[in-house]
Amino acid sequence: MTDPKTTITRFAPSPTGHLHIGGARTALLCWAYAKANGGKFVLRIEDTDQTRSSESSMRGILEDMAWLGIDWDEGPTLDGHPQLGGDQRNVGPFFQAQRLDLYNTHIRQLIEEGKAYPAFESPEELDAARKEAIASKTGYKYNRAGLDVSIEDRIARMDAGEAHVVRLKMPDEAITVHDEILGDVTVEPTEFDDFIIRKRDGFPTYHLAVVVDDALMGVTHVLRGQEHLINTPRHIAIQQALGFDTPSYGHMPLIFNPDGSKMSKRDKDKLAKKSVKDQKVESSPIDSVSDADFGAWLKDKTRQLPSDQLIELAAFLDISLPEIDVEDFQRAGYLPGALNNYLALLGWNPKTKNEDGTDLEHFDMDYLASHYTTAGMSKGQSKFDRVKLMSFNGDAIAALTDEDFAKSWYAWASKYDQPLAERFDLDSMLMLAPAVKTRCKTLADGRSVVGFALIADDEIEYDGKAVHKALIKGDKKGLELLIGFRNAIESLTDFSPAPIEALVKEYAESQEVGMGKLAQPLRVAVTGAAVSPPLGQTLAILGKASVIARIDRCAEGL
RNA sequence: GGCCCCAUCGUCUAGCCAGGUCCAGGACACCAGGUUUUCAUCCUGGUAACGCGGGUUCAAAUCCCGCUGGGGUCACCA
Repeated sequence: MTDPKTTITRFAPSPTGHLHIGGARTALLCWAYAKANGGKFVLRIEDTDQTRSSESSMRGILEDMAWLGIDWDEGPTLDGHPQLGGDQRNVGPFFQAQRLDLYNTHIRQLIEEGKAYPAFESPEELDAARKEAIASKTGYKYNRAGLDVSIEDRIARMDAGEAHVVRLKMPDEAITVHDEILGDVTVEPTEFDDFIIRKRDGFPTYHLAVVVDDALMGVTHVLRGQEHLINTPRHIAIQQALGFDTPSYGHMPLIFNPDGSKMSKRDKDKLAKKSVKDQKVESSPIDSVSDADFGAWLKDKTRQLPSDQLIELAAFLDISLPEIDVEDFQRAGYLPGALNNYLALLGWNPKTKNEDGTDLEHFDMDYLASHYTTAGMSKGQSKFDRVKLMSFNGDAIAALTDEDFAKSWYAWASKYDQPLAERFDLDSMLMLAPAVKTRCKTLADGRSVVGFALIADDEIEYDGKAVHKALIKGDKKGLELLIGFRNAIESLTDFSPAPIEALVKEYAESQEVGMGKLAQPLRVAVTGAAVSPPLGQTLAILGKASVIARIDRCAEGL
């Protein structure tokens, strides 16, 4: 008989910052696992660390997940996304800080059954013991020495209000984790110690909270990063002590930078600090600071500013930092579909062939939600290859319809590039779409493709080499064609890409020259450079008046 | 350092569990050619890997052992 129990997975971030890209992959795969098995995906906020948790981080994480399209069936609700969150089975609340009674009930039960006990060593005492262990190059373990003090005494002291922690009495048998990805992993009892399940401040530790919540929320499958593998025997010990079922576990390989370093926020902070401090700027971009003082000003800021403001300063100075958080990728112009696709493929292979026999690599959320299985997970760590991600993103952009591209581009610009959104409205972007789509890997790249239109007509800087090649070389034949075309274009009434292209072609034929002979002088005259999108879009986006003004200005200078 | 996990092109990976069809397939990147009014796209072709050493076997990328290398963990963080 098959177990009719619904598959329940969960993602349980702690709200101590933005959603990290590694966390996003965990969330994505948990989501996919639940969907592929017709189950539910639960979002829970692990805010038991009172000093580091914040409301704004929590919101940020929820918004990042919503942007990625990872929707949760149960969990906190997010304004403006009525379909997200809720508590269909009445298993909430979904904030650990609101579940203290639940944890305490279970902790009390463990103590009364003799499976856990209050302990009274001070943090200083334990630190000293830990330092000693490190000095002697052995692993630190809590010494259960005082356990002969009767449990009744301990409970009495605890109930009298003495400061204490609660520790779980670990079993003296080996514990085996049956991991869906790694296989069986057995840890010997000699590796265990009586770890803390409730802190001095009355909050449970992660270990206790996660076990109680997963059990009470009916979580059947836990997918998480491999850094948790070593915690799992502890969790199993708590489950056994409490009489809970052990869910199925799968520990996913970790993701690293190409150089093998950790992909951590800390590294971004460090790099921001260093880059800002070492930034060489000829002239100060800040009015109140003189050019000469700018270097010292930066050094000073590096010392004073917290990391998030340093990152803002780096952005202001045009220093590019590696994308680490989901929000960084959004800002950099990635599409959620491409990011999800790449993320899912990092460490997972769908083991499906395309029609031509090559491996399937491009798939969407629907595919993931119906095909994901831990069987395709690799065991080894992998490196995050931004170049390949960018290629995926370029493919995803190219695959968008013109309408969808324009919408995405406009939405992105409205959020991250105001000047661009002011220069081009949605219709302009729609017109540019066919030209821009194949020329950018990210939405942010779009700016450079149409950069020529962002400059005033009389501020175009001409590339000398391009001008010479297209307009001057060969008895100024190029210039002559350009001027002739300028006159032809004045009478064009519909100044949109197709008629413009047609006119260019027609005029070139009438002058008995190849397209290139006319196109390059024209391109250089209106953009200043030998490279631009096709002439139809290039001229149309400028508008007739601007095109003529640019041609005239260019011709005058020759 | 103890314990635990891992190891195929530069990178992500297929193949490994059920050894031969693998002088190892795909993707990104790179190189060369083609299409194209420039650029980009697109198309064709190419370079490039089983970490090392032992076994087992008629036969090993595939099974076993050791070494080396990478990673995780050793908190009153999660």
